[in-house]
Amino acid sequence: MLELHFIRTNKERVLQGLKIRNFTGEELRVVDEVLQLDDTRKDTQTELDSILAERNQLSREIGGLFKAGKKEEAEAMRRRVSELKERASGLEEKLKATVEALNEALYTIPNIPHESVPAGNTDSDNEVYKPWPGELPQLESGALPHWELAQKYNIFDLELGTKITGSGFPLYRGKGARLQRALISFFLDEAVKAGYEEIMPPLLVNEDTARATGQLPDKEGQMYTVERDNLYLIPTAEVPLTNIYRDVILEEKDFPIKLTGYTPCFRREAGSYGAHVRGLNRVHQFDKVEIVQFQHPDRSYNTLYEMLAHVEGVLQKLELPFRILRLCGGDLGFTSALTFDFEVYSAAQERWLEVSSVSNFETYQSNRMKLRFRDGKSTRLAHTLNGSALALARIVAALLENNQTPEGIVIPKALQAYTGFSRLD
RNA sequence: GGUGACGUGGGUGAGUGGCUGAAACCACCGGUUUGCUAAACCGGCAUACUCUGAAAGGGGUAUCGCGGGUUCGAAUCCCGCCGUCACCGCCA
Repeated sequence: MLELHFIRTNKERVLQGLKIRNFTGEELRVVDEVLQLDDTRKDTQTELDSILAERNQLSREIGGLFKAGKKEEAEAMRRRVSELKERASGLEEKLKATVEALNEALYTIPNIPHESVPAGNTDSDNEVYKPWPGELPQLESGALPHWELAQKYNIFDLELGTKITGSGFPLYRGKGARLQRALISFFLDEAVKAGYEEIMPPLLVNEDTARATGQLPDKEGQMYTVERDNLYLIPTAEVPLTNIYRDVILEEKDFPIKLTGYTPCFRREAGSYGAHVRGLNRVHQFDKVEIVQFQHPDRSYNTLYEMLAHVEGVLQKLELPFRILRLCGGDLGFTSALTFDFEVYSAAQERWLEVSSVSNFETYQSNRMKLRFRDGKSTRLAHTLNGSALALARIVAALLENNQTPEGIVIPKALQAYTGFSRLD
C-alpha cells in the first residue's frame, strides 16, 4: 500500500497518478477519506496515550503508597485509575475501528504509476517500447497451431488433464515433458549465471504472505484456496520469494538481493473462453521461473532495466521473435508503478503472446511487508521488483509453432544440451 | 493426531506482579591506548506510533510468539491460538 506520509505530502501527485489509472472523481475521494481517517487516528492515539501515561504514573504512586502502609490514600487513587481505564477502553475501541477503516481505504488505492506510464484504458493502449526489429516469421500454408502439433507429436494432452483434474490443467508427456524440464533448467541456469540465488519455495502460502505481496485483498478471486487449512496456492513464485524478506530490516550493503525460483503457478482465471485461450494460451497451472530483486530506492529503476535486459537475453537465446510493451495506466497491475510486458510472436496463431511481465513496485509491497533498510539513524522502505524469466506454457506454444518443419520441431541450439535432442518428432 | 517441555533484543541467556524496554556476555559501531594487528579500556547499540522543537534533541505510548483476560500495576498469573523441540501414532 502507499505510505501515508507520501499521500499527505504529495497529494496532488497521488491524485494525478490515480487519474492515469482512470479513477473517476467519485473514486478520488478515497484520498481525502484516508487523510481524514489518519487525522482521527492521530488525535485518538494522542488522547489515549496521555490517559495511559496518567494511569502508569498513578499506578507507580500506588505501589509506593502500599509500601509506605498508606492504605486509604492508595484506595482513593485506585478508584481514580478505574475511571481512567474506562475512558481508555472507549478510546481503544475507537482507535481500533479507525485503523481498520483506514487500512481498508488504503487497500483500495493502487500504486502510483511512474511518470513514464502512458495514459490509456486497455491493453490496446499499451506503448510498444521495443518493437521486433526484423521480419515476423511466415509459416508455409498447412502450418499447425500448437494444440494440433501437440496431437501430432503426442507431447501434451489437454483432455487427459481434464480427465484427471479439469480444463486448463495440461498433461505433458514424452518429449513434451522433457522439453518442460529442459526449459526450467535452462531458465534457472541463466538466472543463476546472472547472479540470482536459486530458491525452491513452498507452493502454498498463508494469509499474511498473500496479503504482503498484494494478492489479498486485491486479487482474491485469482487464487486457489485450501479453505480447511486457510492456505492459498501460489499464482506466482513472486509471492513466496518476496515474502522471504517480510518484516526484515536490511543493511544498505545488502543491496541488491537477487532471488530466482522455479514453481508451478496456479491461477483460477475466471472469465473468457474461446480461441484466444485455446491450447496453452491460458491455463490454470503452468510453470514459471521468476526473478525477484530487492533494491535501494535510488537504484531500483536501473535494476528494472537490468532485469529487462536479462529477459531479453534469454529470449534471444531461444531465437524467438519478441517485443516489449510499456503498460498503460489502465492495464498496469494494482501494485506496480511501472511494468514492461514481453510478448512472443506465435506464427501459427499470428498473434503476440505475453510471456513475461517485469515490474517495479517501489515501496508498495515493502510497505505492506515492512521491508526496510537502515538509512543513517532511521529506517526506510526498500524497493521490490520482479519479473518472469520466463513463463513456460506460452513459450512452448510459440516454440512449437514457429519452429515446425516437415521433419519435426527444431529445438533452439541453446536448449539442446538440456533436451538431449535437437528435433522433436 | 496424542502427550510433555519450551517460545525474552542480531546471538547466547537472566528475569515468577511494581523502580525491567528489559541484567550479563557475544556480535556490531564510535573512541582512547598501541609502530601495525591483536588485546585492554571507555561509550553507543530495538521497532512502531505520537507530542514538542528551526534543528540537535527532549517527552509520551505500545511491543518479551500472537490474541484475549485478571489486577491500581503483567515478560512474570489465567484462557485460547500459533510455532519449536522430544516421545508416541501415521507416513513419501
